[in-house]
Amino acid sequence: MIKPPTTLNELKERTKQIAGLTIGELAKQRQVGVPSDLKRQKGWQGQFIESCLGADAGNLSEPDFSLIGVELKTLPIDFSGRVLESTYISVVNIKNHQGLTWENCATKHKLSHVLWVPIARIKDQPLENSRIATPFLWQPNDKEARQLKQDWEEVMDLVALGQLGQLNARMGEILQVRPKAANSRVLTDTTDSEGNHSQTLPRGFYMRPQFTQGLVDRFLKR
DNA sequence: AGGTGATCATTA
DNA sequence: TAATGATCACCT
Repeated sequence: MIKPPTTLNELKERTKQIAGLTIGELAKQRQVGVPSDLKRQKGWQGQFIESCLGADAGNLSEPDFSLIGVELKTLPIDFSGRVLESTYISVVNIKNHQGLTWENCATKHKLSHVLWVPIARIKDQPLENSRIATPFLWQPNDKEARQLKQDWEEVMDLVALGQLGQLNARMGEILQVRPKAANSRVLTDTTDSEGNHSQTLPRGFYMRPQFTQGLVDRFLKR
């Protein structure tokens, strides 16, 4: 295991060590095997990069690098720099949302400082040929911070009212809400608009690809 | 059961 | 083909 970085500079130095490498090259350095694709191990790549950089938050709802409050997100792109997927951020607290505010929620904490690690891949090519692009740190500017707050509050207002049926993926400029579960039969407890106990599909906050595309364009300057 | 890491696969 | 809805693996 790699020790968690204690300073931002330490983290930056580590990202320089992996920038430009293919997944295969980095895996060889670390002496780990690479799955042929991500069909059955969708999170492998993200967890591999976490282990290489010393992320230590495990599955806690807090930033990956706990000592410096930085969240790590790998970002799948193609070799022309186009973002290929949305980015999962956090669970939507469908229960235990009382007292939850934008200021004290995990979603805001995670997004307050993010290390984006873009990884370029070619569809149907072996995963080991994917190449780590230049990682970059991002913090929301004022406009982005306002929009994130608004997106989050719009969703959580519906949750607080028990209007789960109103939730859909079209809401939100930056963040959207989509299912987050092992499958569509998974249910979590909730309270409906009339105060009755009910169950619903667990949801997560995801960052729209259009937004992360903007970040890539800004920081990688195509 | 419900978090973490996400991508897959079908729909519109 | 972009976007939505569904799904996979691992961890505590």
